[in-house]
Amino acid sequence: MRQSSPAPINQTKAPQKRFPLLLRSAWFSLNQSFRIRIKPLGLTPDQFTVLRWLHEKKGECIRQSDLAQLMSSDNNTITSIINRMETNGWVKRAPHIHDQRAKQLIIQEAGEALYFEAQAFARTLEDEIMNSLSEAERSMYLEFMQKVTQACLDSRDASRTA
Amino acid sequence: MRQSSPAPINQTKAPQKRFPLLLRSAWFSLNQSFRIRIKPLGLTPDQFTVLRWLHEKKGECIRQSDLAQLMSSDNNTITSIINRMETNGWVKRAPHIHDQRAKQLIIQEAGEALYFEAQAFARTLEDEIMNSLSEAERSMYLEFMQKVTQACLDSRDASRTA
DNA sequence: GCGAACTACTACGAACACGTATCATTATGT
DNA sequence: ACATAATGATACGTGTTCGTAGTAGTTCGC
Repeated sequence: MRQSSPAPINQTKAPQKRFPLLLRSAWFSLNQSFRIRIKPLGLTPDQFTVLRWLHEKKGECIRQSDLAQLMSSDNNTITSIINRMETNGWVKRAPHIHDQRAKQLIIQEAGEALYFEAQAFARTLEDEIMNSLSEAERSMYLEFMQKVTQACLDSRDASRTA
Repeated sequence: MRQSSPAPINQTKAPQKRFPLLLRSAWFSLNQSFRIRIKPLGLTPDQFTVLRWLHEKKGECIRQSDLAQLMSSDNNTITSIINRMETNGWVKRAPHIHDQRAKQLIIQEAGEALYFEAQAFARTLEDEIMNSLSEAERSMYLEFMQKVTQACLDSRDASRTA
């Protein structure tokens, strides 16, 4: 990265290298890429994420609020997504075993079949992206990313309770 | 599809360390944190991003489609956001100099004042997050993040034209 | 028990993301 | 010059995000 004109302030950090902008661009473009690829399946990226977690946690009596936690989302959003997915017959709401307020979410046959189809696209995409880094870089990057993500989560929780 | 008891596949990568999940969590929680903090200003994170770019590119005759490009967004979304911001008197639409189809966006006094207020929150937040890494780690992280982001953008563009 | 605080979910509304269609204008090929 | 394609913006509809408020069920202190 070469030096250029004297420009006092905006030069200290190149705009494109600032973390929030990079994070925004990375997330939006990754999400868009995935949406386009799985569109033929009639599935959205968020719905895929729901299926992913319900598949991974199958048999664990997952509440809607658990799913919200896992997806860094909130209960309102989950309610809305699950409404559509239940209509499509991909997931089912059932009473929670111990808590009468809660509803456990159960992935249905159709949902799981769809999940496996979409998972192939997800893996291909993830590999594509990760191949932009060498093996050593990737390992460091994921480690750093994990720390940064935790810092973001901590910041959010601090802002909520403040 | 095999029986899931010995868990042969999901063990190779801890779920939380996979890139798409980390990216999702990081983006959502950072965005939520920022939204909560600037809420007293009556501004949303996306509106802040609009103000940021219009401030940085002031005097450059920015079209709505240019802004969509800068924000990894699209023309529809920009139209909607600018409608609200124009109503608030933060930005103004004016005819483009060379292209009669296009409208250039101009940041207004009120918008710029608001931008400076929000920018303080943005900087504090960014520093908070980046402090989770050492100086050396941060430098590497941003470099890797830039590569990864570019790979995401490339993947999206490839998916669009495919 | 009883009631206050808390939790899980839902309803409703505003803001945002994005696909498709439409209109006006510009660029291109011949 | 003319027809065609491409582009900038918008309208409209669906899906997602999230705040606020409200209901039903739970937990805890008394």
